[in-house]
Amino acid sequence: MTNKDISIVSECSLFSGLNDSEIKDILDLNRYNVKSYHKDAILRFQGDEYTDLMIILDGEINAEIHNPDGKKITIETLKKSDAVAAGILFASDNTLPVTVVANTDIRVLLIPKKSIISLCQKNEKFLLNYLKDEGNKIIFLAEKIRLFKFNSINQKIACHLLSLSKKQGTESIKLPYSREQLADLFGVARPSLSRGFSEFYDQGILKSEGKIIHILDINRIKAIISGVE
Amino acid sequence: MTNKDISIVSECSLFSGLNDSEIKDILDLNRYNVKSYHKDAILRFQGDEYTDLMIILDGEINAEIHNPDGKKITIETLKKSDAVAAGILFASDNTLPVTVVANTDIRVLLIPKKSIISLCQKNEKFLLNYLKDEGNKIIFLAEKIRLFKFNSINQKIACHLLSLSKKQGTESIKLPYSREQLADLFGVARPSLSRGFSEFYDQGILKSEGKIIHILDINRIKAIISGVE
DNA sequence: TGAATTCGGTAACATATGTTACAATATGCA
DNA sequence: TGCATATTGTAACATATGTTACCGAATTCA
Repeated sequence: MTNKDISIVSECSLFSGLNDSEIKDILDLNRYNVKSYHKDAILRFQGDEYTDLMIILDGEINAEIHNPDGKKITIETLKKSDAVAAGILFASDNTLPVTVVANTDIRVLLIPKKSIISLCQKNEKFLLNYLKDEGNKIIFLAEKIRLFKFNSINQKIACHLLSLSKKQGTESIKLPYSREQLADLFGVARPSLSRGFSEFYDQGILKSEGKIIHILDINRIKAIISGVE
Repeated sequence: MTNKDISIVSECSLFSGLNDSEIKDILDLNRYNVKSYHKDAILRFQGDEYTDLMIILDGEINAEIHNPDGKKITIETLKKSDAVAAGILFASDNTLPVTVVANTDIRVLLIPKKSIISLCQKNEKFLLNYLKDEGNKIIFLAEKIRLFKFNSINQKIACHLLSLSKKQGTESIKLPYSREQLADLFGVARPSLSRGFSEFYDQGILKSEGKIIHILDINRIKAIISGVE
């Protein structure tokens, strides 16, 4: 395990509060594994048993729910230093509820469940981090359900753009996802998403310029989110 | 805390593996509170800070997601011995993602977060139970998302009846929920649910007889679930 | 640079579900 | 028991979203 990898792991929320040498000691004491996969590889299928905690060292992965006839929704995108499905490791039935797909070429660290359990027992910080991480995931999923059930496509677009605008600190936003990825993330059909954007263009709320989306009327964006129109 | 209450708590998954006297000791050492509410009382609003772990001593509660215009979906129904929103206690932002409503007159035990943390630190079994519980909740919510996005109303009905039929060990099922409750649980409109049932009656798949639903053709129920028709 | 491939917009149409309103039962209460 | 209330079924209609297919633009790659 290189120092660079150690420092990637130290950025993982599960290890927050632990310094690099503590992490090095922990990893040295426990068995671990590093694996690489190419873009589009399926790392784990929904239904697979999840036996080793996976932490992303490099690249990006998607957690997706697939249905038998090929439709999918992306539950979340995880990147360098993120832990994958940490909660599942301790569930009664540790079978993955999602399919894990490589978005790019990736490298992951695998730590066996046993090591994680002993780590929990030996290191209180790690343990509290773990509990926090699971709690956060629960809230994330509950929000996801709210979004899926209560928001129209246009509200999802508005919501997404507003949060990106805040994050990027500008009303001229660079969209980090393609339309297709965004449709999967929203759990809607791509043409339906396109229709939504077009309506916003027509109404003068948004303007598209290459890869950039300009918010022309942020108040109407906010109004749409709160369901006023 | 009466012995009866202790034995209710001992049925709670978080305390599994601990015997009654251990639980008594734990509770004696820590501060706790017992509160009663009437049917339909709102115990906590979505957005409220969640500071004390709530365990149901008697009665039944719903965890619901509400939207501004009065629509709601029931995420889950919890009953005697269940812990409420255990995961949220440790999340970064311990704000409830659901509204907690009393389905019946209820009595709940409240244990402050601090006590839970120290309990986690002192009692390894409790801790692993806690991790397991959170993991299970994550899987539960992921399944919920799958159900919401990928199953038609009729598939939801078929799914629900099949699982009840297994649980009750008969193909003449007593529905534990009213149609309205069921609609909330499925996150659909009540007339839409009724329409679904009617279609099944018309097709000779189900027969309704008072409070009982008879499954007349379980193979077609299974076929509907797997999307064959 | 040019060909191949992917991506995105659009339109016509299909469909599932929501909405509203009302009538028929069932249920609970006085 | 009978009245008031809640529950359920039903029908007509509205609407959001999905589906399919096609075309043009952008991107990639040789």
